[in-house]
Amino acid sequence: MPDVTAPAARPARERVLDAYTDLLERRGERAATLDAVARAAGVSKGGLLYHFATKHALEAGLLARLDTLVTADLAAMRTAPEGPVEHFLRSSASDDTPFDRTLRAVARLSQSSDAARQALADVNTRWLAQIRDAVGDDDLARTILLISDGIYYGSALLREQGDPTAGPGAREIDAAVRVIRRLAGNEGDGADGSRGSLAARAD
Amino acid sequence: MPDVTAPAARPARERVLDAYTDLLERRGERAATLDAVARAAGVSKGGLLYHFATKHALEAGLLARLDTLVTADLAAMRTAPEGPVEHFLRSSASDDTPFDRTLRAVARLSQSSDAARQALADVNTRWLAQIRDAVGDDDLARTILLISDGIYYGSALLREQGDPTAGPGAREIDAAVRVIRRLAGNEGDGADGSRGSLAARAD
DNA sequence: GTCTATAGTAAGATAGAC
DNA sequence: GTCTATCTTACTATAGAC
Repeated sequence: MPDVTAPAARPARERVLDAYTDLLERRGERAATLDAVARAAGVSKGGLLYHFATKHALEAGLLARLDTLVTADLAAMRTAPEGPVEHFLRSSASDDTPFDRTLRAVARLSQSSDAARQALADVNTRWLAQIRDAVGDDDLARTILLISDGIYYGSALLREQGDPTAGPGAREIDAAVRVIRRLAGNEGDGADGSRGSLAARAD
Repeated sequence: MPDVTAPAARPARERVLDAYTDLLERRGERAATLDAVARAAGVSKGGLLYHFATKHALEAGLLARLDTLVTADLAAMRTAPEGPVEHFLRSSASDDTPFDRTLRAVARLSQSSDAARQALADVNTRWLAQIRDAVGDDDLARTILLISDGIYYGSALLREQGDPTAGPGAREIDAAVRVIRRLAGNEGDGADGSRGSLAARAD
């Protein structure tokens, strides 16, 4: 059975994916060479290539990990105490969960990989469905997703290597949350959209 | 005087920047090698290196071009007939102006270049200032910028090589414009950032 | 399961002809 | 201003020892 008590014994295969994620996120696709990944993971190039025979296999390994993590994230969103929408927006700029780190890594990969692009599109589809369920309004759900993308890509792309203050931060997110609350409050007039009761976290 | 009648005679230096932009946008940073850029621009590697002595100089050339184009874009925004905000959002996903193409190229570069990241941050700062002027509300201005980033990075990063229908499209943008109009309709009272009727509906 | 050594290729950059 | 070599380094991947 797996040893849950010794996190230091993290298997080499996992350490390789961790290192690949970290390099992609912090230094970009070009820097994430087999050599650099192996060094960062504390294995040799040959050792890395035992677990992932080609660079393409390494990428596929990362996408598989993303798929696992997104499923867990959707479940967390559904049960968040602050409501799914605010949870979703605030977690868009979080930088220390494995899920967010993996997502940023895959976003960087997506610039030259169709498979990575497709994986991101799938994540977005799953998010949209769940937010639409939460707010009961398609326009608003799509807009919330765009805001999240703005926060997310901003924090993914504008972030300086060591400086977490660059890119969108608490200030932007607070602004967006306030704006969406205004909308939630503005919904009762049955304007032109097609929803009914918009309960983002409402009552 | 410059020859305005012969666009075919576009100087090699410009063709190199065009080709670099195109490769970055369509195939990513890793594909934009000196060799590939030279080939796409119709010059030899030596020819390219006459105009840009190093790869870093090529990148700097692209950032300088972006700076010129953003200034022109801000001016166009100010005088847009549909108003600056809607103009801004709709142009976030446009894909055929030199400005948008350059911006997407620089976004891809920003994954491994501090200078490119800084250039994008500067563009955002200039946009924010102008939108804040237009809507007179800091929260709303920042939110609009995030929506735009969502549209923009989505169209930049999720777009398939040859398929312009992937990523955010007219549907998302229309949704966002409708949502912002709801807000605008709700704006008539008290015009600073901290008052009552728009506030937090939540508790 | 992990290592060292190395083959083969492609990258950024230089030198010098035209 | 643009070209054709060519140098050097770094990348992906393979082979075979331990």
